[in-house]
Amino acid sequence: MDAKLDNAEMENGTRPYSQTLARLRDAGLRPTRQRLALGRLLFEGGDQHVTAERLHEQAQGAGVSVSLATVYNTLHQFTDVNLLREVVVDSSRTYFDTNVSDHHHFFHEDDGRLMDIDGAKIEVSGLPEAPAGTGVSRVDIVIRVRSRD
Amino acid sequence: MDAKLDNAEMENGTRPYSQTLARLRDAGLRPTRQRLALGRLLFEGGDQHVTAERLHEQAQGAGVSVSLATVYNTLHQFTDVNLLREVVVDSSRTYFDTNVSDHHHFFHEDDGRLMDIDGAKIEVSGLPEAPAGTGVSRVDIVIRVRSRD
DNA sequence: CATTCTCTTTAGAATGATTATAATCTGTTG
DNA sequence: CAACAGATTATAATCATTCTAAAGAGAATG
Repeated sequence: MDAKLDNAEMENGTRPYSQTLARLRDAGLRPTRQRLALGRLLFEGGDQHVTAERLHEQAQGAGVSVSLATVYNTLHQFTDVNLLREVVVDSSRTYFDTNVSDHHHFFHEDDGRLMDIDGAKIEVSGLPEAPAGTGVSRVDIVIRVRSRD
Repeated sequence: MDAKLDNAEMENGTRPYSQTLARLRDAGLRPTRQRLALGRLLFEGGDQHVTAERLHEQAQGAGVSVSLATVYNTLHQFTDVNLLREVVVDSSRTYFDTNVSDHHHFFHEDDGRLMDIDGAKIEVSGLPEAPAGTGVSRVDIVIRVRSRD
């Protein structure tokens, strides 16, 4: 056994729960079976953009039994503690983004797919001041594209 | 009577229907009583951001009887012919903007109000190319603000 | 490790915006 | 002014999301 192995991997034979577990702990969220399962699906699969419905399906597909209500609750709680970010691009669905760093999006209007655009590479100039008495909570740039056939 | 008066104002005693009438004609939309009334409310009151519900109320308030279904239909038809623009900032409501020129928005997260930002004054650099096979249909910038108490 | 307390989960009902349906009405054209 | 295509409307239907209140499960304690 290599000493470099994660603690989590040494404790039992399962995959690294620890990363997600630690995130939940740090965020002050009680690591329940459901939150761990959803967290693993979300955070251990690279950056992704999910809807509640899709995450629910993913969970079912992975053999995890979680109610849709819990999926909604969890997505919102994760968003509240900054583990997820809500992306508003379509008035009929809410997307949640596992990438919470500064970035923007391409939105494919034909199929609803989202792609990240690194925020560090973008520069916006000429923005007016926020209205008196208000502070900017976020600047969102959405580039809507459609396939040209 | 001044020769500079609008044709519309000379034809009868009513307010300038003509402007809205012309817009409908140009767009190829049959100028029905309902579309004229909604068009007047929308286009003759300066730039505004409305929801279907609000426009419906405005119509009632103005003594115009229009069903909510027609308000929805009309808003979408107007959007299709570029008399309106849909603004996606809130996943629970759809806003329609009477300003269809190049511009962006402040979105007040506390009360849902929108304010236009002239697009000519803004410069965005560093945007990556649109994904292969796609063309950009629009770039939307939303600055989310909240009042700081 | 049993108790207890609080936080979670959940099935199912409720909500609310939006869309579909199908009958009725109204511009427009000949 | 007849007749048809397009428009309006009341109403039902959808669909994502939220609410409810009841049952379940972590965590701290003795």
